Amino acid sequence: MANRVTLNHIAQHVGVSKTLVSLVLNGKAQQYGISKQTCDKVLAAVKELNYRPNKTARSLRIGKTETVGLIVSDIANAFYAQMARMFEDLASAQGYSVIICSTDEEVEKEQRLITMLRNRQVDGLVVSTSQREPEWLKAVYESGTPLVLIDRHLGSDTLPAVVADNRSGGAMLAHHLVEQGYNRPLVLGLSTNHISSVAERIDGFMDVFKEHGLPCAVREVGFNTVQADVDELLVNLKALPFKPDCLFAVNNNIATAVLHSLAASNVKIPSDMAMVCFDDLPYFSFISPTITAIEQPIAQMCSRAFEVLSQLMDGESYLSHEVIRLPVKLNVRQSSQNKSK
Amino acid sequence: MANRVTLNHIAQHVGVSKTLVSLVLNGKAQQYGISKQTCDKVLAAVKELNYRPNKTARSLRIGKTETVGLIVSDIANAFYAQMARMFEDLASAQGYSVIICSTDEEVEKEQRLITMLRNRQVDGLVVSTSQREPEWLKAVYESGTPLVLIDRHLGSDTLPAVVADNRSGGAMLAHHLVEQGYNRPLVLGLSTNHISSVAERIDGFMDVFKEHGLPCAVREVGFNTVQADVDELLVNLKALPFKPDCLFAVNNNIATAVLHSLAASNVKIPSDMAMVCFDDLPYFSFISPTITAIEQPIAQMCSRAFEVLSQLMDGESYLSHEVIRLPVKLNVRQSSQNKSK
DNA sequence: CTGAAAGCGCTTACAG
DNA sequence: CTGAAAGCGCTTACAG
Repeated sequence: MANRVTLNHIAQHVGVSKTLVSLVLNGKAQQYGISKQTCDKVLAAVKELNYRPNKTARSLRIGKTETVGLIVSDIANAFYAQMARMFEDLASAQGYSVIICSTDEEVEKEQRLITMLRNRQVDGLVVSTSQREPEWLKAVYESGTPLVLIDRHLGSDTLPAVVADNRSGGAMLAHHLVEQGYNRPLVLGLSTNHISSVAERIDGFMDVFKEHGLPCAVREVGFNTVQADVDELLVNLKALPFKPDCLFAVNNNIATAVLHSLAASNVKIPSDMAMVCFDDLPYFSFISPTITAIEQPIAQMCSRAFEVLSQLMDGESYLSHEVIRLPVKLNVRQSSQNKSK
Repeated sequence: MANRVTLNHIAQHVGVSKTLVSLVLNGKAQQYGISKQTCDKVLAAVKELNYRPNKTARSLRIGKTETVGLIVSDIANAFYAQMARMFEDLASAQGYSVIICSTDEEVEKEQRLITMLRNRQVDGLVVSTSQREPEWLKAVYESGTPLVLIDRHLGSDTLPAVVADNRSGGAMLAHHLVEQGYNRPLVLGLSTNHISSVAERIDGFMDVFKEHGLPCAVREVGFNTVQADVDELLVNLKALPFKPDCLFAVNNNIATAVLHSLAASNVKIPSDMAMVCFDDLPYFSFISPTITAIEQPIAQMCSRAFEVLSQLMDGESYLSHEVIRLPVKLNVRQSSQNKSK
């Protein structure tokens, strides 16, 4: 209904075969030595009849849809929204469209979405997985679907993966806090703490405090109940036996919830409680106090991931299954100022 | 390569025709009175051979791709990221995937993307258009492609459109400022000020000040140079003949840039300069000062838009071409506190 | 209850 | 230089 004009119509209109029309439209006129004149007639008809090629038919024939899938936990999250934008630009520059899907950290949903995208014959998949084990995705990969993990990996020697150096980021924050004189951190992690990114941030962070012989507490907040869980944790802070002097929010959602919660209960940052987090947001740099944060190399993560995906889609086998880790950046700001001051 | 098992394989494996297999797989077994036994054998083979239907082939045959396109200026913008997420949920509940495209407010890019999506045979299109004139999109609509505008309209009696009541929002902010004793507002709009949403926000805002006989200045910032333009405007604020006592940022990007800029130049809100904006962001409610903002009904906009799109996709003609305007909410906060205080 | 056949709109050997 | 034919993997009248 939306597209009534087909190759056949334009072939008949010009009085040639659809082979010819197809050749011309795909820029193979030169190669097949089709006369300039014929080309022009075809092109004129295309314009006149307002012909638009049916990509579904083309896809079926050539076995490629020029579509890639991007799977994240939530496209509304600032980190993934940025990632989506950068990924879109990279993909569209190569003629690919991208279908974005949100999993809400649900493994079943993720698997359902991946299966759906494969049925749609996407040429490749970039996924920020919520799965713990590599098996399911490995089966997908080994059955021939180009696949690269982003943001989160499932161990070396399993699947191609491009992530931020989360462990180092966690460690950088911890070193900084120790330097500033803080010694009783509370880590606010996610209930989905098996996720490599979160786990590594926390590990890197805690290891540093351990090295210094300092205690370190960890609490978890639920993916769908971030604000409520953070509120509850922070309200009861003073009642805790362990009295933290600084907070580490493991991602931007938790950081925002923490700021919200501390503001509501009138806790002063950093004098009452210091705070640092993973993921940098624009507003961190100008609110009072400004917030110390780790900035992730989103652009590089996207380009490396797309690079690997392209290789895979070109049929090249990807041998090195070492996880690609990209360096992060520590932005020191007021929220973690020297404790004595 | 990714999908070697076809209907034919499983038909042969079971020893039936592919018609039968197709019927079973599409839940038409009952309808065609196919025996339970046959069904089971088919289903068993599907499982055993790990068959996944090729949706591209299906789409070509049935003339529907079960895909919709969502076109916005920038998916990384918090407003559109939220919209995308809500839209994804609505669409996927009905079996649709969504392809998201960013236009950067470029009309040519928008048109290119829409043509591309139509060639991909998307079943429908939701677009936050950057175009000034309805003609081009109207041609798309009238050629039979289900299309609904969102966030921005192109006039009544042109195309189905679902927008926020931007004019009222602008007026609400202005009334509030006037009540609080402010009388020399500076509006920070976009260079793409023909966009209905921005234009209406500004009109609604200015009309109120006009009614009160108060002056009102407007400056424009470029879509791709928001921070730089805002910085320049605000740095020279004191040099201006017109000395504003309050700022109206017409969207969330500009608001964030304004806050950044004011913080950098140590301007106190609201004592030195009050500020209000369109679009509410989570951090507005807890930074100091909290920021007065208009909250858009994103969820309702998405559901109304998807509702209309569904009607269109079902082939029902959509008669009323009145723009659907949804009410916005004013969240009064500290950034626009009574001037005398 | 089940199957043979046509056809969706393309692309691509193959033949001349 | 150009065309007839096959086929991508489905769905759907049509026939029995």
